Amino acid sequence: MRLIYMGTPDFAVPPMEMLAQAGHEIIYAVTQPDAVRDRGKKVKFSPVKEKAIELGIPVLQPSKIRKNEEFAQLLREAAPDAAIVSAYGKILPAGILNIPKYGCLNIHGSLLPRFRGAAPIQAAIIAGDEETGVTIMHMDEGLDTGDMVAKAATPIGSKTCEELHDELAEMGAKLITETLEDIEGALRRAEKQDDALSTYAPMLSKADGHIDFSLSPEEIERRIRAFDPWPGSYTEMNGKTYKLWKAVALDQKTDAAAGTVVAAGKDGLDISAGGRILKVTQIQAPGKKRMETGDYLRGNVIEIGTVLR
RNA sequence: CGCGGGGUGGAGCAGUUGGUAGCUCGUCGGGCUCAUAACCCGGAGGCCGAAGGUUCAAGUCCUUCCCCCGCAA
Repeated sequence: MRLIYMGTPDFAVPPMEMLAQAGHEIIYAVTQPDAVRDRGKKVKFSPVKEKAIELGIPVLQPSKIRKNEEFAQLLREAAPDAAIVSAYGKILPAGILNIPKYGCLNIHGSLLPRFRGAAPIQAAIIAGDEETGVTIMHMDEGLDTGDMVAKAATPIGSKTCEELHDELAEMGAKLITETLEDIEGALRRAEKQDDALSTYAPMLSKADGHIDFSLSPEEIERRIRAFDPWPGSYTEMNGKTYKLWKAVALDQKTDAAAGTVVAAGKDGLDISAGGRILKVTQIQAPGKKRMETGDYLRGNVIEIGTVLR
């Protein structure tokens, strides 16, 4: 089929690659404009752009798509059968959605209608759900409200966001490729979302990573996993910011104030949280790499009674 | 050229005003012990990120480069 592919981050790379491999003709890869980012303030291409260049696919990077006649015209001239959208970063207006023959299909990282929005993978982990997955939907003008065309699920277990992300990206690639094998049948079987069951997963910010030790150890542990690798769960200790990357919730109760270090040993750092203990096993000091708490304590001292905030 | 921290035995850290490297842990051997992540004794293991330079002498000063990381985006 003749496809337009719209996506930006790593999550959107595997599907584009698999579709290209499956023999589809990707007329354009549409992605967000290059941005200044990273250390050194370098101009970085989006992962989708990098891959598109590698695959020899022409790249479009409109800064806005609403009321952008030039962009719309290019799409019309491409005469696509469908547009595949995955974490593109902008909501598409009706004028664009209607251009492809079969409309636009979106790959979303959750089991819709649960977790519509920008951070579905993280939200599923934080919520403590047993499983999550990917959903292919036939896009409409709303935010992740289109009819559902296909779904695949996977258990969350103790996976981090990064692990789930990579897994779901692959699942999404497979699912969209399969869907396109019989797109007419898939669209015929499309199922409406039950709005009553919908939840929203807002975009994360750096501040979301700040650890609130009044939460239960279990909740904090889930957030640590959800925010790995970004934005990272951090806390302030003795005036410096530390990131916590691995922890386990213990049943053991404590009277110590929330955030107090009650024990520091080779097996971890025990911190009071929500009346019980959160044992931190992997930590990162500023300017340092992630390391096991035991390793960190070999060359650094954390005194019992230190309070994290 | 956005700001900043760092690269030292397997791991984490020290290393003073430059004078041939130290701590904690691990590891190996031995001892003590009912026993132990305990304790005691002993040993192995380091081209101090790379390349130049200054110097009688550099981990420690200067230059260039490589790599890792935090902030900010």
